[in-house]
Amino acid sequence: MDKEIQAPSIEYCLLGLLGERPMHGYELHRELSRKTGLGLIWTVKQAQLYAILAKLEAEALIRAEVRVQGNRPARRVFHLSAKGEEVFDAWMGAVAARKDFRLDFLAKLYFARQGKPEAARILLSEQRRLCSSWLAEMRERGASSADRDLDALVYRFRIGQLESMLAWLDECSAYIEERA
Amino acid sequence: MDKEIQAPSIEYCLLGLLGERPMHGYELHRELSRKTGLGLIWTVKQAQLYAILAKLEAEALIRAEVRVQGNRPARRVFHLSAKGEEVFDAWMGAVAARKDFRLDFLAKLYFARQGKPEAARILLSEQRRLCSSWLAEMRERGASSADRDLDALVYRFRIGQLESMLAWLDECSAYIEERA
DNA sequence: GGCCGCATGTAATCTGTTACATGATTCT
DNA sequence: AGAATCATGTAACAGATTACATGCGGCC
Repeated sequence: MDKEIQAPSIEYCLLGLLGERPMHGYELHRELSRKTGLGLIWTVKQAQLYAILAKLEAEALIRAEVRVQGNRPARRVFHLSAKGEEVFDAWMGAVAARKDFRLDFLAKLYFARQGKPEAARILLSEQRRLCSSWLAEMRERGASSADRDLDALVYRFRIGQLESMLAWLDECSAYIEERA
Repeated sequence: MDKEIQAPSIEYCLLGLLGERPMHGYELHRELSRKTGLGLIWTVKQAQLYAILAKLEAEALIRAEVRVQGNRPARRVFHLSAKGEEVFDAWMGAVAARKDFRLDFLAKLYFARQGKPEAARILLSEQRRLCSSWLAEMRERGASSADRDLDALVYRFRIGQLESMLAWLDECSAYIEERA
């Protein structure tokens, strides 16, 4: 059976990067180690990266083309396969789950911004609705906890984070409209 | 060599709970599964809990007292040892690191609130200073990234979260002063 | 001479998750 | 009759981290 990728978005980020242009492992690692762009969002340890690449290759989402070069070790340049592109597109189309939403959404925004603004717009509005519903839920739960309790304080922490998230999503909208 | 506990605060939470009163594994798990108090902050899977308890026992931070009861399986009631109390106090006195600060700080606040307000006050003011310095750093980095860039947007996300965190810390101060 | 960059990985270890085993009792 | 609660864990697997191996070329 074909064990598909689950929660973590790092796999999808790699697919997305390879969708831009084929790269070899070392290059991908360098890309994600920079303190700008995707590297600001995600980082991968070298050992983990090679493990993930092997997995993606086994799942036929990427395929390697060995490019020998004189004295240095040969490069394994990875290309996104048709199946890989499908999987990536499916991920892009789905809203980020609550759990590590931040990374997931940020990564999606990174890729959406380069594509057509329409995709980014849909992504944003759906994410916004989701955040609002989380906020409503937290408010409800917070209200039902005693006012002087620590519980209430915990909920207010989360509420604050969600509120600032929503404000930020509006900034994102402004950003994509501006450059549309 | 004596491999001490590292980053994760769940171990310390267990020590803290056992500092309140001795409990057996099942009881601890139930305590952390409730949707109030510490359970709102931390959750542990059963299997993990027993593994951690075994580790803490091996490190002599807690010790088990077997209490046989008629037909049911015997309970292993854990007590905090003097060494365990020391370790817990050291954790309480240290400021939460950037990584999973949220859980760490929330947990500390939970325990501090039951002790003398002085401890809570110190904890809060130090945490506040730390947050401020993170914020300053993010603002600086955000400013140096191009204005229309996605990088700037990423920084603004973090800045927003930190601002709301600081506002929340003030709420916490009000809370502990009110009940002091 | 020694360290850094290039480029690939493997091996050992640690942490966490899922699922199961046991076996009596009480709830539906 | 079947499920949930009590109470302990074990075993198998998945994921990530750390450290190391290889080997050449260029920089200080």
